[in-house]
Amino acid sequence: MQDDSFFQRVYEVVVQIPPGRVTSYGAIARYLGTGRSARMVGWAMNASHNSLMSIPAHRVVNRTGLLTGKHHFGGSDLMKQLLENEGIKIIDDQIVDFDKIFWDPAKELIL
DNA sequence: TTGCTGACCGACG
DNA sequence: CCGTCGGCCAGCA
Repeated sequence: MQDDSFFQRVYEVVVQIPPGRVTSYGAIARYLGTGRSARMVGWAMNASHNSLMSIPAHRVVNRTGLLTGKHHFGGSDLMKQLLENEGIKIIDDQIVDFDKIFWDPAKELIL
């Protein structure tokens, strides 16, 4: 398995996101060490379907808490519905109390 | 091999 | 306040 790929690295972090919580691409990127390359995290999400594991990409949003990637969930409000299903309130694709439900891998997750 | 793209972030004017 | 630009790096044609 040598899935040491950058993607797999991201997946391992994303799958560890607790339900009802969300994180940002930058937070994951920084945790991985890529730092400023937050784009790579988003790119990894795009390829998440390529992974054998189920990636809750709906729990990953940009730093503003805006569902930027909802368009990739089928073009529907699926992403919004999934988050609401976990108790997260969303208004106009914007997560409510984003700071409170924000989950930082660099702080919460410790390896 | 080179070049373009991309679900971002932070700085600058 | 808001619009714009650069950076960063991995995958793909």
